[in-house]
Amino acid sequence: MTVSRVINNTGRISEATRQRILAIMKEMNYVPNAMARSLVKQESRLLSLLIPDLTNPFYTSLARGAEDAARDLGYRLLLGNGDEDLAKEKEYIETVLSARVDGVLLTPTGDQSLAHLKKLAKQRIPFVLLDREVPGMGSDQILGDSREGTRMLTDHLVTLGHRRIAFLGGSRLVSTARLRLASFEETMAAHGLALPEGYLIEADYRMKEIDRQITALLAMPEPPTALLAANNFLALRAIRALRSLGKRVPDDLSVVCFDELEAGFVVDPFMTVAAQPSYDFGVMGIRMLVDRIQQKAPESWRKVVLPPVLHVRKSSGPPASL
Amino acid sequence: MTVSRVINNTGRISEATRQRILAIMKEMNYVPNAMARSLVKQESRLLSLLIPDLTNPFYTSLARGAEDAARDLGYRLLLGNGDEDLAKEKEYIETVLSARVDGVLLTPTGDQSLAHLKKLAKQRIPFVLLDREVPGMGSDQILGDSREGTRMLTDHLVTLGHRRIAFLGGSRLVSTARLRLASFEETMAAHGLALPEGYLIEADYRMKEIDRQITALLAMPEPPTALLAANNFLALRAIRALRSLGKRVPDDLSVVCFDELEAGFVVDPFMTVAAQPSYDFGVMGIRMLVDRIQQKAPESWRKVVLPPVLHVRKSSGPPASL
DNA sequence: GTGAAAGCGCTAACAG
DNA sequence: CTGTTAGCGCTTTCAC
Repeated sequence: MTVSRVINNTGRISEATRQRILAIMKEMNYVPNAMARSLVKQESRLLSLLIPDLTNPFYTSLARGAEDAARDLGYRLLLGNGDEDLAKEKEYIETVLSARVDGVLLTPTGDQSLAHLKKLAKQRIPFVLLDREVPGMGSDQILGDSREGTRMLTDHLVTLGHRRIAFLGGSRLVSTARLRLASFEETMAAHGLALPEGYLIEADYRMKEIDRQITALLAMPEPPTALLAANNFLALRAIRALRSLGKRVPDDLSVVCFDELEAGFVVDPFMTVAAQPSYDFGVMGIRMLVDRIQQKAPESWRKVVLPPVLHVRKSSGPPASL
Repeated sequence: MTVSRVINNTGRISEATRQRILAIMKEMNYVPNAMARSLVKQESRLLSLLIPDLTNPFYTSLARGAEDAARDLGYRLLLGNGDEDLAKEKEYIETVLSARVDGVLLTPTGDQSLAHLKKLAKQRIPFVLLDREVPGMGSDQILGDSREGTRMLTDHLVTLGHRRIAFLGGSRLVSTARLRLASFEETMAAHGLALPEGYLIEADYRMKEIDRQITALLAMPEPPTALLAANNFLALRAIRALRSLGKRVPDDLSVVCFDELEAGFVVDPFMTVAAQPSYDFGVMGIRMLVDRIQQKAPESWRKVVLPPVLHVRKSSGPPASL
């Protein structure tokens, strides 16, 4: 049909027929069928963003960045929520695969996401990894600086006078959790500070054990005066546990963490954090992805590292003994 | 192809060929093309959820409910963020129209969304309205109880001893904002309490004016001792404004609001609220939508009203004069 | 400038 | 039980 030509503004059409077609389209409420078009063009102009937790402000802010960037570049964005659940992630990957999206932006659940990513790679769907790396999988990525952020937080506590600092980490199956733990150990060593047995906690998947772990920590002969949590929700759970044990933050124990918490929708932000530029994660991720799709990217994988910023707030103070 | 039959598990196939096909599929990493299938089946098994603010916990919680319900019913869910922006909403509606989703779940930006909804109706795409009504548009809907919630909050303040209560409302182009204002006026009247000129504030679209409006409120000869905000972010902005004016909450002024705030990711929830069952909004919305799609619903529109729950916390207390 | 023919990957309906 | 034909709504490609 000539109709197609007017819709796509392509080829030569006389203004007369052009107007006539436009009029008829309006009259019959014509809406082009994107699926039929994608089928023949072999491109959908559809991108997919998979985040691991829709309720975590870090990821919603990231999603807004991705959305804005996608719109700017003329792509639509499908949002998906993996829920930190490998099975849901798998399901979602299968969905986007059969939906024939042009590219995928995702924060993988963890190292075990490797299998899912391989599927994407095998179907030649371009993807960009956000925030977390997956060993064994080359790809474009946007990462935070876990080493630097952890160092900032640790230094902050040391500067306040803390010497006994414990670490509450996430699963070792997640790259950021590993890096933050390693950096914490390094930084403590650089300050000549000891890391007693029991100061290094690895939270289990659903954080079920945290209350017990915190209780054990405080029952030590030399309990810590500060706690560094590897992410925002971990810190939150820790503080709840501390409160239920009658401990006050920061009076009895300082708590600091990675990732912003509360700043957007709270009267009075409480937590001292190493904040990451979450919105930019989304924007840059989409740009990198679209570059790759449109083959404007170099052959080799690209990697961008976004630095964190320390926000000192009320959850950290000098140790009680000072 | 016989292939189609094994994929869809339909018709009679010998186990031998069945296995052979499965093997070949695996070998060549076959992934069915959902678009091609939708094209012929005239259904996509795709639902779309449009929320007005991705960063508002009310809507993210709602989205999780919708997601879970959609998965249960065998549908995929595309998330969209309208950003309280009529233009983005329009864009999104066009997108889902051309993507040929089977149904749409949405919280309209406001009364002006009517035009967008009419487009959906004209294309015979079933949709369910969440949280906000749109005058002139019949449809299935899941609503909160704005009257009851406002009454609860007002009664709470009156019981604490407040007599001078101001109201910070949202745009009158949004049904919930209108209802909450009306219910506030009614309830105050029922208590025999006066509503001086200036006690009723309508926040503008982007809340730019709030600081000035709050300043004016406090400069009145008889300033209020309590403030009822029509939603969570409005309350937040108000409290920020109050703080910058050196006022303390609840010591100098009590503040309460509609919608949950902070409870999920904060150490110590502060705000007294009339919380709505946001997750259930999503679940019930999807169920209602799927019923409609599968024509299990009655011809007439259905409407479900979900009651709010009062959570008394720290942002409200007796008036200073007591 | 405009129309006709072919085909994207799939499934419905019918043959064999 | 399995293969064939046709067509979903669109965009090529190539005639006119």
